[in-house]
Amino acid sequence: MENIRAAEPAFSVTSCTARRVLEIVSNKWAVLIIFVLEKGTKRYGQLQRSIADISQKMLTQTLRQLERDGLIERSVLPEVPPVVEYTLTPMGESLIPYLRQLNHWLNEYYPQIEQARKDYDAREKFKADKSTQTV
Amino acid sequence: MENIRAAEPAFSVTSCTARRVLEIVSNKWAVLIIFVLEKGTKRYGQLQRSIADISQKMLTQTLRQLERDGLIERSVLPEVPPVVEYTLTPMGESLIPYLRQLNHWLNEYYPQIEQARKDYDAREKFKADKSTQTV
DNA sequence: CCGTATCCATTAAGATACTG
DNA sequence: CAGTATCTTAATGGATACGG
Repeated sequence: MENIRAAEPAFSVTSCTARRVLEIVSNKWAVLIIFVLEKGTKRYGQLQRSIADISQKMLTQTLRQLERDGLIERSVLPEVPPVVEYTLTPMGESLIPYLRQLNHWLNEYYPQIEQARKDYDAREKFKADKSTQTV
Repeated sequence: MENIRAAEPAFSVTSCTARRVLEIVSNKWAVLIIFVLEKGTKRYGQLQRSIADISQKMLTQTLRQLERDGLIERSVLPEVPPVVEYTLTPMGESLIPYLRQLNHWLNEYYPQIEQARKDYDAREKFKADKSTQTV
């Protein structure tokens, strides 16, 4: 009853750690926040202005999540009005090179990807035109 | 009127290429499919079985997307019943090392992340308990 | 200043049934 | 076999109002 997962096909990636890649990285806002915090400790308001189109809700939600995962540290300074600062933990910092490298890849290949998209769309349009042509 | 984006604060990451990281990598299924195709050309059904809990809809949708981006190639063999094969393009293959490295990072730090989560939840629970305690 | 809570619109995803 | 079409449900995100 407990090891149902063992019944999966040998070829499966279900239990594979690949899935873990996504838990953190697949969050759009999380990556952006990490990139901003790379430049140093930031306050809540600074983060909000840095990531222009993030809503308060998503900012708070993502910050909590990153804090929970131990990637950032949240410190409340005993002042009035309150000052809250966010900093990357060593673990958070250690992730940055990998994100940077991914980013490099994307910058390098982005033109090629855009071209591939154009080509694909042109082919699809051509097919669509041909199929309605005979009607 | 056109360069509204120029009015953004200098610190903003809005127009930053960081955002591109996410277009491809933030797709859970896309990454899994790429990892499966790394092992070689696969047919539609093989992919479906490999990624046990993917729905037909998501599989097809993600395959189309990856094909459109030029990361995989789709070839239909002229047979009955139809045989459709998917292969990584050179561009798709070139992405793998970066995904692998991210994966290594995650495997290395996953225990630490889980511990951080436990600690965080324990702290939160403690706070919650204290706040209801006085009632 | 730094949030939380609530409501609402949009989108993503899953289940199911059917086709060339 | 390899999909498409449709329907329903779940998740995401934004706007607004209020609280410590």
